[in-house]
Amino acid sequence: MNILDDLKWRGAINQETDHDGMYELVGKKSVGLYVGIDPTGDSMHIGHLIPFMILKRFQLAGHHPVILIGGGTGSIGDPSGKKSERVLQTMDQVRHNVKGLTRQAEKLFGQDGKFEIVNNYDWLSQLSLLDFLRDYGKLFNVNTMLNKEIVASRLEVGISFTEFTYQILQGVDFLHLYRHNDVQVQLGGADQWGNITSGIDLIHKVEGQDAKAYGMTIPLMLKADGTKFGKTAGGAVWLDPEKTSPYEFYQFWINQDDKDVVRYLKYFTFLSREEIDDLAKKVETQPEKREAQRRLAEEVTKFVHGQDAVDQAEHISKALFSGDVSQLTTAEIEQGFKKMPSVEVSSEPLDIVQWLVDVTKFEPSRRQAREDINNGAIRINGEKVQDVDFEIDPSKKFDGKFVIVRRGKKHYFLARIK
RNA sequence: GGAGGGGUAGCGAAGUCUGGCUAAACGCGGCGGACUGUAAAUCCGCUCCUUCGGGUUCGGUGGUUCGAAUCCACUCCCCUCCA
Repeated sequence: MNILDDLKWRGAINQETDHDGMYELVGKKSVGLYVGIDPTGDSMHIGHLIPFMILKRFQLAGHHPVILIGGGTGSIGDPSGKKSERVLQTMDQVRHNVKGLTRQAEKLFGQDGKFEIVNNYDWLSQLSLLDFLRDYGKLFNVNTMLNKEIVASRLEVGISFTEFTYQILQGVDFLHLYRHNDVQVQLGGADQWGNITSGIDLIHKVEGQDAKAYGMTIPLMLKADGTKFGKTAGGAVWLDPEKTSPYEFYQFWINQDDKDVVRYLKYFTFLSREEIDDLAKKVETQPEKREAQRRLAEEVTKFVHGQDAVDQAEHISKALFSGDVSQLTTAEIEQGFKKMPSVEVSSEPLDIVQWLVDVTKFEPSRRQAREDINNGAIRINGEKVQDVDFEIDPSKKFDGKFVIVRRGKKHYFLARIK
């Protein structure tokens, strides 16, 4: 099967510059493809995963991916999807971010064959202003540039010359990779269409109309309720385990809505069509089992963090949602409670109300603390406590290192013992 | 500068004329519980503090009164209109 057929089935294709041309090309030989990301942060989040999943599929199909990290363009700022001019980052910041992103990209693409990571700073920084204007500026028509949606939408509020020029730089990137890295296809998010076509136009002008260069964009990912994908109450879901622990990452996926989960399975996993159809059927017939969500969480967590992380996330999930936290290891507690409120307290045994209100501040007032205890809402280290005079002795569990408080079904608090 | 309207609990909003029955209706949000699929919807309870005696609240200060969110004076802030 041609990979484009598979991608179509997975709902991964938005626009293509030349469907038939690309179909033929990827069907008959191994092709170089690239996706660019700008180093606006030192870690990718799951939004970045969207084009990378596609790139990865090409890699698995025997093509070779090139990941372009925009150390050069990132110092300029892509106007796409932005309502106003960006604040420039310092070069130090850009370098720091490039390093972080490179490490992550290596992890995702490292195991399955040929791939490259390039930084456009390497060639863009060598370009003198006069070379730039003579070699490339001449080939870009300002009228065409103004008509690109990303620029047109900014004309009212204003756009600097710097950001206006961005599309030329991205075009130069594509040409550079076409010439030096054997790249013929650029992939990107739906907002990258204008930048991608800039590159193809440039290649055609420089290399001739017959030059085989193609572009493809990926649909904007939205949730079934129309809101943005990938945002949680705690902000973005990062690939960096320090920013979003593998447990939280796993939880993000397992919590997806029935209405979205099949779409995500197609998109974010490498499961076969048969397996996905089967899971889709289960969403219909046995939604309460949430097998699809479980599988999604497992697959994506495995892809990003590895099988060990999946096992740990599952173990932590089981403990936290059953309420039986007693067999968690210290490391698992650290991970599972990363985003939960925590405080450092002394090891002194104390009555529960005082401890919850005065020492840990987990409860705002004695009144509230008593109410919750009487309602049976409070668990200490997994055990329900309904006695208002209960004494908390931190030395009893977890080697005296932690006291885990749970209020209601899913509010956990962690007290670290000094 | 002139004329009006307003500031009440996390938010919105009643209560003010006709002072006490008002720790202050109601809605939202938040929290707990039931149900459930770590879902949605629904239902129930709680939602100023408390040593459970009581204490402190209605922009601020002072006053009238046995008693003030409610009446009076001054003051600060916000909004609308006119100049």
